[in-house]
Amino acid sequence: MRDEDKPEIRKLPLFRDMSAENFETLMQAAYAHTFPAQLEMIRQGEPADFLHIMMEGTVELFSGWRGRETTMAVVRPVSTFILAACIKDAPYLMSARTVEKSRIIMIPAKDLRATFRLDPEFAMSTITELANCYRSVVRHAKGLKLRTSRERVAAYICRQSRLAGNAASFILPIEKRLLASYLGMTPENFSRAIKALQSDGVAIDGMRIIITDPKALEAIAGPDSLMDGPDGNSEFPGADFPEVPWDAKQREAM
Amino acid sequence: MRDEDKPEIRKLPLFRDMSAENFETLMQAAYAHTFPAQLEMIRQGEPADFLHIMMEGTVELFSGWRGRETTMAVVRPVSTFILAACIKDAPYLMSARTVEKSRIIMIPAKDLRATFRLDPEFAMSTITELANCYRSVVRHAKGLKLRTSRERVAAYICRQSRLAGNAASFILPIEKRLLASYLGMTPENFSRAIKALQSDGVAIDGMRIIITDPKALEAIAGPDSLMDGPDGNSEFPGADFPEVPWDAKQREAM
DNA sequence: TCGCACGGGTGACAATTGTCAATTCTTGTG
DNA sequence: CACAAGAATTGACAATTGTCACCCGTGCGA
Repeated sequence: MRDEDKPEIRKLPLFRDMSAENFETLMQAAYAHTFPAQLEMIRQGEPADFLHIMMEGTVELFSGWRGRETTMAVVRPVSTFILAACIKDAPYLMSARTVEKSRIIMIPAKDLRATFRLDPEFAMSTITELANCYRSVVRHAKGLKLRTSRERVAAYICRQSRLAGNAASFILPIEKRLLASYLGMTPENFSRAIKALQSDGVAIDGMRIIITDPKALEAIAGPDSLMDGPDGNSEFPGADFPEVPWDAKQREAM
Repeated sequence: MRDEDKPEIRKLPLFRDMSAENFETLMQAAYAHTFPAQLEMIRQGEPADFLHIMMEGTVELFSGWRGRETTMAVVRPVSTFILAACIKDAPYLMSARTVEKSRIIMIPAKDLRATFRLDPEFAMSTITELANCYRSVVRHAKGLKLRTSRERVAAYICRQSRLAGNAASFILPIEKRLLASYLGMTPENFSRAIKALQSDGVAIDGMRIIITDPKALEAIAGPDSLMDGPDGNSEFPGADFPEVPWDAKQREAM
């Protein structure tokens, strides 16, 4: 792996507080790999051998069952994924494929497990990270069970707008079909849901969303900190189920 | 709290490996409380001050939004819940109410947080516990997104049967309306789903489920270790017979 | 003992969501 | 630049799921 990656990784909440020595050891054991687009790099059910760190690109976490498939999360740099499976030394519950060419750093799970046994600070960070992940999925599940598809779309738009600094307009960070799947609906239904929201303060132009009437939108979305975050003291939504983050690409697009 | 509770608690994976001394200290800080049935003991959004340990009774974890409500889990003894919220010192994401009269032991969250800072074994147990919780909710979310309501009911019946030692017959551990809500459907829909399964190897008599044709049932349920567990190396005592909790892990944390 | 509240079941109907097919739009590539 | 492949949209239709109204039966308390 590149030396210039280390400071980036070190900034992650998971690695921020551990000793410099242990961090170095972990980094020694790690190696980087660049995957082309559309490659299924992790297959659900296989043993979890590596903690993955996204450095560049985009990865989709998804699950399949009987020919059906659903997007569980989309991961953007810089963040980690599949921490829980590594800890448990258990099979992956989700598959992962690159959406675009991606550079990923992989830390052997056994080194990971050895490290939080000997570095209490790292153990603490891991606890916090897992608690964040857990709460993140609980939020997702709440959304699926308590909101209709139209409300989920509205709430997603509210969240993204907030992440963009309460912007009245932003660019969807990923393909609509992925977003639809993540939100638990078909692409067709997603398309119709957005169209239906045009009478409630949302306009859409290609990948750009424009909020024309925030009040009306919120009346539909009913944004709720217990479902939409943010979580009090976390400035990071957690590794395994991130909201698609605001990134540089979007800033340029404004 | 009663002295005879301690050995029970000590058997939990979360408390099994910590030092006797630290365990005692935690227990000193704890106190027990008995709640009557139908009492909302935790309200979502409030600060998480206590880790709860179920000693006797039944508690429902649920979430509400805009007048709608959904059951997220049902907790049976002996187990803990709302670990994640305590760790993060963040608001509860779920509410809790007693289904029946329940005796619950409460450990102040600050004592908890102090303890895994000074007991590495406890920190390790917490990590494992959180990873289990996380994977449990991910499974739940996968079920909601990948299976139809009928399939969820069928899969639930398969799981319970397995937990009961592959019994051909078992008693539903909780009211059907709670089960329906947990599985993400209305009571009416649940009732119809079970009825529809009668042509696929399931008979029902009041609260008793009888599997008349396991093959046919599995053809519908498509049981999958990545959604229905068990998790590879878990030796959790969730397999004890008649009063099987309906979801062995899931309950932890919030 | 009588109600009566409540869980549970059922039918009719409505709303939501998914499926299929056709078309347009976008994007990447030769 | 043109073309091909795949994403997005749309309409018609089907399946699933929810809602409402009503019924039955049980269990608990006045």
